[in-house]
Amino acid sequence: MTATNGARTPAQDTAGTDTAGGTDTAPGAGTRTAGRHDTVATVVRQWQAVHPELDTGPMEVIGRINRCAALLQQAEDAPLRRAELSRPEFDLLGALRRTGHELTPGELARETFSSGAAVTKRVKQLTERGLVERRGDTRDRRVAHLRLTDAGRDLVDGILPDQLAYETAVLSVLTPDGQGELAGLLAELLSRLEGHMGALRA
Amino acid sequence: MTATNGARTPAQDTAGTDTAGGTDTAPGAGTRTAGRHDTVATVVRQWQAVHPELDTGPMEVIGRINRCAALLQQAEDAPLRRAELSRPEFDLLGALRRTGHELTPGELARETFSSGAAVTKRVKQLTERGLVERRGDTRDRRVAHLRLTDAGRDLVDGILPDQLAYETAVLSVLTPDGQGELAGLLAELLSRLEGHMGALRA
DNA sequence: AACATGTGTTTTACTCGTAAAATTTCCCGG
DNA sequence: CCGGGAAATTTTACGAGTAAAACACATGTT
Repeated sequence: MTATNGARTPAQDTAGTDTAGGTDTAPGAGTRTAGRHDTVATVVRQWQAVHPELDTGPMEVIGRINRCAALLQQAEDAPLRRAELSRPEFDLLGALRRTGHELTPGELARETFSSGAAVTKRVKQLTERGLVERRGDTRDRRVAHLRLTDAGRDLVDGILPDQLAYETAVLSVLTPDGQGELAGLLAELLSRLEGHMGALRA
Repeated sequence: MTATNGARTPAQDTAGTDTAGGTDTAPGAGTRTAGRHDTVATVVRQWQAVHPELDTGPMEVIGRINRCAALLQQAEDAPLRRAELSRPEFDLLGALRRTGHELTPGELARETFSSGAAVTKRVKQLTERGLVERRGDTRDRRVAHLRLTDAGRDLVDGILPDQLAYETAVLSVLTPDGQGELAGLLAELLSRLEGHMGALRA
């Protein structure tokens, strides 16, 4: 995190030339690798200069995750924009496609990690665009069942390969081994976070 | 768009989390680690069932980065909320604190990876709260120089240790070695992304 | 000096997400 | 059968970010 700097949205960076000098050996833990500098390393160095007593180790991980996410999202959005879809919209359609069956708004919210209200709005728009259809439950009239229309399915199926190709291209800056290691470490972090997350409330 | 790494069949590269076959984990002989599954593994499995011909490798990395970022942000926000600060606000204050000198709105926008308009709004609010001060440039009357007030500096310095402690706790689900490896891989990815990013425009 | 052009910042109009309240419907005990 | 909850979803009010236009000022040119 960090408030350090962060990683927010639009990064049309010019990546100024940033002079960075030193090695980015991490505190706390063995760092491996690569001589290159990223913006997070610079930020961490700045913080260390101001507060040398603090362990900035977590920033090296969390700051980078956030920054990567921001940069990647921007990249990922490119293929979607061609279809006039936002990422959250595509996530919604994707959830319907990949599960293969109808979903209720509530399930859709859980599946896409968004609020129910957000789902309501998105479904409304996607329905108007003819990509999603709704059907009321016969037993319980509170719930609705949502499914893709043929057009919706075709749209998802058309976009997905582009999306994956784009992601593949972006990730090709890492070796396949590197990608595998990274995926593995993130899986471990994620699975534990998803498990223990409720426990932390500071 | 070269699929340089395209030949990655989802076999064993993520250390056991992505077994496409059974619904249950088959951790057993993993080289490292935890057989747990994360939500991303489930999603990838669903996609593979629907589109077996696609290489879902990139999802394992990018999906997890995004999901981790989302979870971590939620966690990270906890210490900030106590100070009634949003993450982007803290990023702005942090940028002023860590650079040590005044910044113009434009520099601040670049530093925090946000739009100029967003910076304008945040500065306005933070100024009203007495955390930031502005001063006009004497030479060029278009530009403003922004700096932290004493209260602003104290606030940042008060929050930062909590923030780092919180992050440390969250990351403690990984071993120090794991954290180091992860930081290294992300640094490599990030540095290359930040370098080559401009080149990709699909 | 006057103008065209460019740069730094703010404003405007609009979209999207959220939290909290409202709505509709179900279910259960009495 | 009736009322009190609880559950699923939608509505409302609002905050925050964005893109594009508007401003304000500076600078180079002729």
